[in-house]
Amino acid sequence: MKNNIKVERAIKGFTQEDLAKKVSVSRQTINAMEANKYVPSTVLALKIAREFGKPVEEIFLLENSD
Amino acid sequence: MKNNIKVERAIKGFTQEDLAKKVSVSRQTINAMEANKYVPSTVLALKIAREFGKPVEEIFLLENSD
DNA sequence: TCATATTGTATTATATACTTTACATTTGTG
DNA sequence: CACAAATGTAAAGTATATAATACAATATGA
Repeated sequence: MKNNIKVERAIKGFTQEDLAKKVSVSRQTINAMEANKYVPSTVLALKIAREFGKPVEEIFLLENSD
Repeated sequence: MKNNIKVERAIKGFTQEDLAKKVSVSRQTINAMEANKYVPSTVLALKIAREFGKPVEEIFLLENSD
């Protein structure tokens, strides 16, 4: 799975820590997601999508390998 | 987090096992999700939403406690 | 009613999401 | 350049998603 968190975060002008606080996780969690180190839970995906004002499907994208 | 998997599954006429195979997880995973025993990964949420032809946000709903 | 499909539930085990702490590297700004 | 902010990264620990197996309960259909 891919994600556009870094891009969306740049659009909003948030730092990793800003976003982390908004969605109540650690900054490392945001950083690791951007680095595709792991797949977030659905709760976290919903919160992030909500922060960016976009549907989950526009931020998190399935790949063939999924 | 709540989800409407059971309802959507009934609309489509899928058994738990049908859906499990379509999204490549065990039947127990579907059963446990319907029983709110745990929150799925975003990959699984995307696959389930895709099977039901609806956005993730219509099937998985954040609650105040999230 | 009998047989079968479907669902609920429990247990054990494994993989991985996420936290905390800490430090190094990069980037932006005076 | 110097300083601070932002980002990258790593290790150790905890919580939880998911699998596999098994069996009980419930529905469904002949």
